[in-house]
Amino acid sequence: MSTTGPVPADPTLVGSDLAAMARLLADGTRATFCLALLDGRAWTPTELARHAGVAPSTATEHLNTMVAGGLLVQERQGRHRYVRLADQQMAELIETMAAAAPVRPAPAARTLSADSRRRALAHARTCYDHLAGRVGVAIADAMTERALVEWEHGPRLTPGGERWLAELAIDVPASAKRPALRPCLDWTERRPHLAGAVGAALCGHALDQGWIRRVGSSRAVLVTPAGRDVLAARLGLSAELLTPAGN
Amino acid sequence: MSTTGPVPADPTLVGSDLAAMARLLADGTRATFCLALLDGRAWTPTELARHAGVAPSTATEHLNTMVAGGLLVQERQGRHRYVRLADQQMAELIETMAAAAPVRPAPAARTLSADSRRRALAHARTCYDHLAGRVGVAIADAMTERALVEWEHGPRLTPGGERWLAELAIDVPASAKRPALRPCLDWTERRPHLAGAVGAALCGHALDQGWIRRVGSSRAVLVTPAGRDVLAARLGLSAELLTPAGN
DNA sequence: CGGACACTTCGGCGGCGGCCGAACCGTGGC
DNA sequence: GCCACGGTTCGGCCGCCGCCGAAGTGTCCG
Repeated sequence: MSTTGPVPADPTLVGSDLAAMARLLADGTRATFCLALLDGRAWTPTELARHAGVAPSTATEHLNTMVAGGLLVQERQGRHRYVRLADQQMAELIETMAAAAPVRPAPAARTLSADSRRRALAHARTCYDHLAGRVGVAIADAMTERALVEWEHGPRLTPGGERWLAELAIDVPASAKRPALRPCLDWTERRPHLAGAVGAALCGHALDQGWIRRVGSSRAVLVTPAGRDVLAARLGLSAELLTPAGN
Repeated sequence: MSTTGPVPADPTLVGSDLAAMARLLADGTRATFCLALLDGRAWTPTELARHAGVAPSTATEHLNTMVAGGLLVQERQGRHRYVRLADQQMAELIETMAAAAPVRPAPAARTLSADSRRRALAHARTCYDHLAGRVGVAIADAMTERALVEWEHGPRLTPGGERWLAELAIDVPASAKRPALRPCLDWTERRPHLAGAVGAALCGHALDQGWIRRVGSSRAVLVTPAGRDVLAARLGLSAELLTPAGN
């Protein structure tokens, strides 16, 4: 069996290695980049600089550090550079860190537009490749309540859940590498929503079918009338919950 | 249902919050403390200072920071102070970070005793409250091979696994909060071992029954002759694998 | 009540690293 | 070929923070 194979190099992780990784997130500007990148899309240095309120040169330096540290990967196209999170593992790292961060009272948005953006994100957004926010958590809750998913003995889809997905024509690619179902702690709701292959398939299908739509270039999404119908019919979610003004 | 309850405070996590948490791990000395504390036991400032090679006053300052940040909790007894990781979530955070840290070639232990300590830890150790190291990974492998645990559709114990535990008189307390079975990436083997309630029960039982024994005050453990018999009979692990000199 | 001991507080030092603006480099458009 | 623009490099400034040793506090023990 595999454990009797060649003895591994036996690398001993030391504090400084761990610290070097943590340092990549231990700066306000870099952390702001990470939270923005959690939507799984690629951003340019200029976008990130503006988003975080720093000079482009500063953003460049941070991005170099983060790429060198393995947190991000980059792709160059002409005079543009695109960066995104290196992989799912790094996204999970950031999520885990965010979940562990103490809740502090919201810093009372200073401008009207910042406030509306904040509300839009809290309502519904993508988190890497799945759904988050009030809507994401409500979907997870409803699916749990209807026994479509099961958490107690390891997160998994129930037979009913598989039928449910099939009825909606949602295809979940099986992968040995990626877990089918994974709870992901929502950092606005502080409760889990659906991640893993199922969460990704659900979100992708919803975008394809026009059940949800991205708002501008942010990771906020809106539930369309068509989406409201589907979610009401299939999960019993109220129209009120699915409307951003609804709080 | 619960999501229609009172609207949460809607705290928006900002970069600086995330950074503040990450900063707790972003220092070589603090990270060294964390790795030591991963065994789940309580340490004193003096022990940690010596372990990390810094002055006691320095350790005190770090520990104050870490406690204030919610990473550690402390308990005072007379003139002693004991610190340990605040909870399972913080332990997972550290493990996730350690797993994401790039593998660097082992820094070639400088002293003989450091080398033997390193070897002992790589062989078998506790990781928070479960087993890690070559032995921990081998147990996870063997249990997977014998279909006692199942990972593909969400980690869980199979019916055969439940019988197996019952035969060994290992009782796994059911908890809604803690997952029964969780893979925990081993940072010397870079492969998963068993965590969660099952991993903890197994490790606790093994210590109770004298199948394994702590080595001195470190988190390294030794498999006793009794333990070797049990692991050979129940999982088919070779005596060679269970002996520390064996590499 | 004196001394040993665990721990803490404080002042001061030194280095690291985040920030910016200015100059520079390549690409693509006109 | 020129210009606009995204991105990068570099030098220099400043603040933060990790470190120590010395002095102080509290606890336990004889």
